[in-house]
Amino acid sequence: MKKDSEIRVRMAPSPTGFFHLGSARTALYNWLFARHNQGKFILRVEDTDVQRSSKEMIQTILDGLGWLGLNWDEGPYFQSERLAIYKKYVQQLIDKGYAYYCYCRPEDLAREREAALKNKQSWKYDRRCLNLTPEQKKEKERANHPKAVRFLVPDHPVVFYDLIHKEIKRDFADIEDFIILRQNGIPTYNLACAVDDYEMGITHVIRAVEHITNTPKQILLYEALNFSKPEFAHLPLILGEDRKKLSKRHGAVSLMAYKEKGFIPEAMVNFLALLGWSPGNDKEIMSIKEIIQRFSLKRINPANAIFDIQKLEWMNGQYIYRMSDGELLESLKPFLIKFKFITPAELDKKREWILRVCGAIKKRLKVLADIDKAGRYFFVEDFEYEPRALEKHLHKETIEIVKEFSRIMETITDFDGAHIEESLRGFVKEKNIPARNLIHPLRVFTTGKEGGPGLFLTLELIGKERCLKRIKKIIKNYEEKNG
RNA sequence: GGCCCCAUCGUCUAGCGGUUAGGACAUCACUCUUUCAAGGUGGAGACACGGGUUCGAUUCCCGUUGGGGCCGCCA
Repeated sequence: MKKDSEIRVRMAPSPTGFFHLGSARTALYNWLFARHNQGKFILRVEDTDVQRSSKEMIQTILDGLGWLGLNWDEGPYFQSERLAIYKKYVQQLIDKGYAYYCYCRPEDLAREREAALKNKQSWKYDRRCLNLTPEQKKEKERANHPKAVRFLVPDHPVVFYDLIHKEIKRDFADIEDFIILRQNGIPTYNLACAVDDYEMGITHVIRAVEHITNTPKQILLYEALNFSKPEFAHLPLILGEDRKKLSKRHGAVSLMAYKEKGFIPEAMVNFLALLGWSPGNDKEIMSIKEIIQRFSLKRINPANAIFDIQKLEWMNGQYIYRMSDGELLESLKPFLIKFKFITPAELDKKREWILRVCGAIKKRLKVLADIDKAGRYFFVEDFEYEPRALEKHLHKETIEIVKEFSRIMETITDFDGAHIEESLRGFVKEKNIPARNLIHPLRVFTTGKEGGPGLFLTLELIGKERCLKRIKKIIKNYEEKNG
């Protein structure tokens, strides 16, 4: 089933919060490592916190991985379904004297801990339950007192080699006898994680540095349980602009929020891959195949990285720009429908036309949702006229010129870019005015904007009737207001 | 308060003892263009500090400072 040399990694998210950029990158690096080494990528949901875990969060994890294309080879396993396995190992630890029952009340300990921290004192469990006399223990048992299980931390330092951070030491005095089994019979993170990583044959534990203080605890469990140890690699964190760990207050909560804004999954993957890792050359836009080929843990930068959305947007724009018109249309469809630019039924009928619109605005989109502002006027009539643009180009003189030219427009039978340009150039030559004096007002009258794709193509795509209607309407409005 | 991790332009990074410290985003010029964008060209912009080691440190070691993380019967 499992080859001895096979690389096996896992993504082990907890469904207590959104699947965000940080989790996504951890997943990506695990996935890249597995794919690079022809290994296995396993999905394991760490839902041992019953109160806070939810179906919704599990769904965001699945959605996020799916959106990024990070397919898994095994799982999803759910820790909540593996309780018997953990209990077996906990019992083993108790039997061998590596763990003991703790009858303390969580509230009492929490109070003590808070008080200590408030006084800037460090606090560690004092093993009071380990030191209970046999009589005291019997009494607790007789009273059916709730009990948790604590791991008895041995008095020798823990040293391990991290693939990114090199050697890491931790003194036993700095590790308290941590709980491995709660009063409710459900194991805690460290126990479940260590047991599962062993049981699932994980060869490389790749996770965020916030777990680096857990690793010595898990190593102690490995040793007590006589498990062979995996390799460890602790990834740097992704920080918000405030240099703090990414969290809800940084706006983009779920990874799926980026999908909704119109980021392309390929761009997201490319960007995330480069946030903390570099291929060693100057290439930034890379296909997933290329990233897999070049990926290595050795080239991960140990320093935390600040998330820069501007670079993500740039990269996304690059991906959009490099798409074919057909690909762009596919990606854009949900947005066109969401913004009510078009009905699903029209999508097919107007396909050729939409493809041309896609080609026209491709260079102008950073995220797909930009179509709302940048391309609205192609699709619907309720677009906005930019005040600045009107101020600049909506005047008596320009109106006269546009009026005159629109009469010529009406006579153009083949209303395409080339013909529009031809008649416009002829018109301005005859009038002896610079082309821009007509081009700019014309654009503003028909699109409400100062910028956009080439005017002649724009007019063609909007179509003769709609162009003339818009021109009439804006002029009428102006004249009503200004006598 | 304790422990741990980290340190090159504003941001992401290359560098693995000798480089005019390279690239990308952002920024600023110029250019192309009917406009905006995209593109092209160029500019400004960094080795946190102090000690060592060395003929020579951005690079190796130590310390300081700064930043981050953890200290839950959360993960």
